[in-house]
Amino acid sequence: MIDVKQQLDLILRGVVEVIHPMELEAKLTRSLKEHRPLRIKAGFDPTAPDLHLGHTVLIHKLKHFQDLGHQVLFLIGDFTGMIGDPTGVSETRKALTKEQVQENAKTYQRQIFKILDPAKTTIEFNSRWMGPMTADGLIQLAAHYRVARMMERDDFQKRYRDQKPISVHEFLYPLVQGYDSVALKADVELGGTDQKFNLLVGRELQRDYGQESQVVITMPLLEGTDGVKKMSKSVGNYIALEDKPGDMFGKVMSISDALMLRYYELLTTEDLGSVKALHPMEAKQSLAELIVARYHGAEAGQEARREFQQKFQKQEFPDEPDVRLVLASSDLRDGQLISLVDLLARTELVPSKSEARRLIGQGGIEVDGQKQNNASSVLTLVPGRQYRLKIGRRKFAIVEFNS
RNA sequence: GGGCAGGUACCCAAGUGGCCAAAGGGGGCAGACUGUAAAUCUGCUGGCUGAUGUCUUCCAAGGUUCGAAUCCUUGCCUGCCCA
Repeated sequence: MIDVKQQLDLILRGVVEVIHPMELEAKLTRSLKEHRPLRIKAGFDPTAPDLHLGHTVLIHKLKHFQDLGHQVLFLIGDFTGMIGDPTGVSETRKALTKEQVQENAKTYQRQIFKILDPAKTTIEFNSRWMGPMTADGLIQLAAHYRVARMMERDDFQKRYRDQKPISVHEFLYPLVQGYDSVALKADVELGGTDQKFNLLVGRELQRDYGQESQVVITMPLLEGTDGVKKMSKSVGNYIALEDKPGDMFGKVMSISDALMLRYYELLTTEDLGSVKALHPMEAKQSLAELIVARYHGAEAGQEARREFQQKFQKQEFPDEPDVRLVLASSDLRDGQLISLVDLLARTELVPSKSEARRLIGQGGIEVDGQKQNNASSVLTLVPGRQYRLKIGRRKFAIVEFNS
């Protein structure tokens, strides 16, 4: 293990806030002296097994701790999952079955171990201690916190002010999350800046339960592809770790330049100065390749870049379209006719035939490079020939007719 | 328990008997412009239909009416005030 100063160097990189730095230093010093790794906790939802780049900001920080020899506690909040989203306007969440949670946990493992070291990671479920807790225990836990304090939490305050519903059980979320720290004897808990309140509850509860309080470290929230809102699955502005290389690359390419710098800052170790010296598009492609390579391998990164250039810079039809459709004469009228609308519907790249008509009317459809403007046109397909459809800006299909 | 105000399309929100598939904004999609950027401008944004058209939608179920998102009844949900 390396000395405290060097450890702090890495630990503090990119963080927003440490509460409190002195305590962190003390814990590190002691851990070094006693050869006892610190217990680093971070909690994750049992639903949404799609980890995205937003999560990786946190996961990389966990990795830093791991690299310094500490123990990571990857907590899956299967119990808290029944309560609902900790932030934002929440809706009551339906409880998942044990099997579903196990399934999601497996997905997590598959995804996080692209970054974390399995040997230094413990996966925990808070149902382990919350499940057996009796009503007595829960009442005692709830007695540790006051309503006025609870209402200090940003979103509670806001929802209360806006006359939006707040269910009583939502108050349990911060309490249980805090109690998790007690159960795990966490030395440090990591979270996004929006988690600050919940993380601090952990400190107080640990103190009440006679433990040393955890150090709280908050990480910046990564904006989603829209550049405004926090990246999240529900908003749909995310880039998932398991997105296909091509999609991943494309999503990165369509972010704004300002956001690109932010991604460089939070997701890579590249020097920002030299990034800015590049042509923005060049820089963006490098970023996209870097990210694809991280989760799909170097080869996939290069391939995604090549394909992107082919599709969008050279305006060529891609080698691998999104859909390949083979029609037989039984699919066609009189064995050879099909309306353009029907053809588009068959590719399933348009949500409905109405949408297909709209797209045609708006000039969003090309067949073999020819823009189609007539929504009622009927094509005569020649056997054995391939037809190349471009649907909107980024969807491609090849249709073949075998008589 | 009592009183009041609400529940409208992906989200916010107008509409209070026919002109409503439902204003406006956001989001999304497409076109132009580009670096598949961003910003901007334009168009589109329930399904089916070649099309006149037609079917399903305004919390839910009933009812009134030639006709209901709009009126009535009951139920469910949310917020506020009083107890």
